[in-house]
Amino acid sequence: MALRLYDSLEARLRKFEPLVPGEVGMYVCGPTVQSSPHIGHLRSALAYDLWRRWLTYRGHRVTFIRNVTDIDDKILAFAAKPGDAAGEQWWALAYRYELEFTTAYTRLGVLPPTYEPRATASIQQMLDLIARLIEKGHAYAAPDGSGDVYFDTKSWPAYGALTRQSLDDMVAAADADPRGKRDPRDFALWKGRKEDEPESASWPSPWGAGRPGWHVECSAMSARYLGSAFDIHGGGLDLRFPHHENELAQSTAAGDDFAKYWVHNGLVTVEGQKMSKSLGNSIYAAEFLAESEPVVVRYYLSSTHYRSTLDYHEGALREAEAAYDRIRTFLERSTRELERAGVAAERADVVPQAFGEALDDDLSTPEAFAVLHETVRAGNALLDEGSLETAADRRAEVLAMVRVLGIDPSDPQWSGGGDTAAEGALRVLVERLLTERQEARATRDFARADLIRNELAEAGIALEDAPGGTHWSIDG
RNA sequence: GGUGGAGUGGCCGAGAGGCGAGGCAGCGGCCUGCAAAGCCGUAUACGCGGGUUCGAAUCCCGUCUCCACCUCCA
Repeated sequence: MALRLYDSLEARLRKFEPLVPGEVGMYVCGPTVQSSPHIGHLRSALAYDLWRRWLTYRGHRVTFIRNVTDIDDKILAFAAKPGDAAGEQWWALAYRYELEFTTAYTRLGVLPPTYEPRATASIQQMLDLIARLIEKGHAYAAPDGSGDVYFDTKSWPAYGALTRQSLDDMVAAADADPRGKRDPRDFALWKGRKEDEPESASWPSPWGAGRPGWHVECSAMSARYLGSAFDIHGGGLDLRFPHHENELAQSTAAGDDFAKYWVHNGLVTVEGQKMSKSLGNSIYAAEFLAESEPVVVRYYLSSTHYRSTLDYHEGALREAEAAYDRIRTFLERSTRELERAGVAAERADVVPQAFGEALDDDLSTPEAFAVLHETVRAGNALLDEGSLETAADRRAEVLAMVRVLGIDPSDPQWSGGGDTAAEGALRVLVERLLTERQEARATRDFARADLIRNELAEAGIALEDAPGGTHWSIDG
């Protein structure tokens, strides 16, 4: 079955066919580094990480670009003003938050992009794009001497194509400052420097010193790294308008083919309420990742389809942990039992067909997880009945799936870099107690056996008696 | 006003004309000295009202409710 994805521009599922067979260029709108990352950022980054991993698994060579917007109104607003020597410089502030994003992404197991361009490093490409637009009559410098340059939306009949809106139906923002615009819906490509903005936040241009508008950044950077035509453009649903609409208008008006497919991920709500910077109800990445193991967070964020709204509610992570533990427990158990029986556990690294079909169908992770859990159940049943060879097949499938999804419990990514000396000492002590308990059980002294089990439980060590011996685990 | 989306069992969450996805929680059973883990079984679920059809959660008409976007947003 062919891989299909939902294209927001055409508003339908489309068969995925890369411009160049075997090669995929993917551009994702990264964060504006003006505040700390929250769950929404994690969810978005994870959605494209999964797309990228799946496209790669299906044999494509993916060039994955995710930008960092490191200059914008709010970054300047939150940073030191000229003359404020003690304040934090805008570039320091932007970089500080960029590091927070990188940390959060890394902890979640989001693979680093092929390249992560910062907006401020592509100013020349933006100026070139703006010049082309002026030349073609789709942009103009404001006549008010502000140094602003605007995109002329009325000059581009296709404006509104991405969100299927007609210019006339758009409600002009009540607080919109018309400045030097011909039409309130025109948007800034270049913003002339204002008195209270630091000089370090402006670049020379034919229209005066200033800085780029937000939308032009992505048009310039995607073309710079992926070419004027590339395969997939992704970003949060909230970016569809105006950001992506404007990107599309700019790039196509300048003569670029731009993205072949547009992909948008759903947003995260908290207890049914929209989460946003302005409402201040955000759950930040750092606290969220501290609430549970990062791999469980990843499982949780992956388990809803990427285009659906993900409503976070109290207890959701606990449920995710219980579900994920089924998978983790099966992998540990099967590894242990196959090893003990001397059955070779290694098998080809191939996912079940149904799993592949699920992900081929617009990255249907919910269905993929269903296949994963069904395979776990089948594997457990086979272990129960002693069919170890077929159980080993199921185990290999589970491993393959879990690897594609980036939630392999045995991946060093998730192990907290434990203290091996302490672990060794603990093992000696626990095993001594287990031997003692085994002796008690052999003489049917169950009171003593249970006492040992309870004491270990109090220390956070759980026991499982299996035919081949007793297995212990920490916090199990 | 315009554009798009959603209402599914106690909870989460898929599916999109006919075999009740999957997970969490619950209940019953098997296994176990007892547990744990695991397995098996267990639900007359599709906002409401009509209609089409042999058959509708799925299609059509109407209706209610909720959400998002319409120049800060992942």
